[in-house]
Amino acid sequence: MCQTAEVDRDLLDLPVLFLGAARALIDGIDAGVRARGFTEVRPAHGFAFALLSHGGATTVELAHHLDITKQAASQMIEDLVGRGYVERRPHPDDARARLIVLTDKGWACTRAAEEAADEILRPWADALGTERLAALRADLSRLAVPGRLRPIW
Amino acid sequence: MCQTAEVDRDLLDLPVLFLGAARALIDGIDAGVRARGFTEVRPAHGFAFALLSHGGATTVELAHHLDITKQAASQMIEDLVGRGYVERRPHPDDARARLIVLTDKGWACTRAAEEAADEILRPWADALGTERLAALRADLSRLAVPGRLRPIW
DNA sequence: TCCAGTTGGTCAGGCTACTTGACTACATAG
DNA sequence: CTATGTAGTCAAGTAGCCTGACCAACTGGA
Repeated sequence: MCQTAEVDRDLLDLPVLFLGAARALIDGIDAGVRARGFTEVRPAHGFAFALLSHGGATTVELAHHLDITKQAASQMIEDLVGRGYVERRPHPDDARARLIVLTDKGWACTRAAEEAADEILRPWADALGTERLAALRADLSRLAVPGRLRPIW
Repeated sequence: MCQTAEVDRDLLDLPVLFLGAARALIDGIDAGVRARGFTEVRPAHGFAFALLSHGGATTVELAHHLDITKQAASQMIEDLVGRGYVERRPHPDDARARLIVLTDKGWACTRAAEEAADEILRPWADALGTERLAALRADLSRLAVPGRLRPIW
């Protein structure tokens, strides 16, 4: 069976469309989070919170999740500790490691982000119809996209 | 008529999926471009080339396209001129402005990026089916995403 | 035709989120 | 007990962006 000889020319703007969609969502959520009073957090912090909301994580786990060095992750954590969004606890299994967990403020910020995401996505659902948006999500998740998050360039 | 009360919980990972898809495409294209011998260019340059490939542009037009300041655009152009990807020409209509155009090397790099994009998208087309991928593209383009490109954060 | 305000571009300096490299403390395998 | 590996921090450097100041050229109105 012969594979597709060439990808349809129209598809070449997919990178732009994906980047635009990602930016629209992330910027919108960021704006919503700021509007809810959390003016010190960047979008990257949101992706960090998403990891930490599942029982906490270590510095290196966060670094891996965000695809940055452990030093950079350590700096981000230091910053977030200073602003009261997370705290360092001794790790139950490893005296070298520390378990980074969300504080109440961190949880509040995470909930604000979810509300904001909901707000941004509603017009998308209205524009496309819920079933098409769900289909889009299903297709995306089938593309086996790597789970690591990182700024684009 | 009552709008959707709440967005489906599953949809909340759309930001991650979009960002992942954008990253997968952009990283893949970047790797393909490097593999073809253009090791000095960043993904942002690709988006610059995409604009310049339509008859050239001025510094401020490029700045607007990339959503950066004109100073940053000027620095990028200076860098690309030094590496031989673009050149500055006097602007036909405005003595203040300069028309930035691709050199032969710039065009070669642009073609390499298109080949790389094709290469990356083919497995996607195979995984989803061409009609489904085309539908996905159509949906995305209906979302009226802003045309300005920029790093994510 | 002149002048005021606008616009295209550069120069200079600064900021910030990252990087690499070196190091300590603790863990784990032999 | 020792050798190697891993979690985290400290220190210094860097790349790509920013703001502010400036000059030259365009534009519109009196």
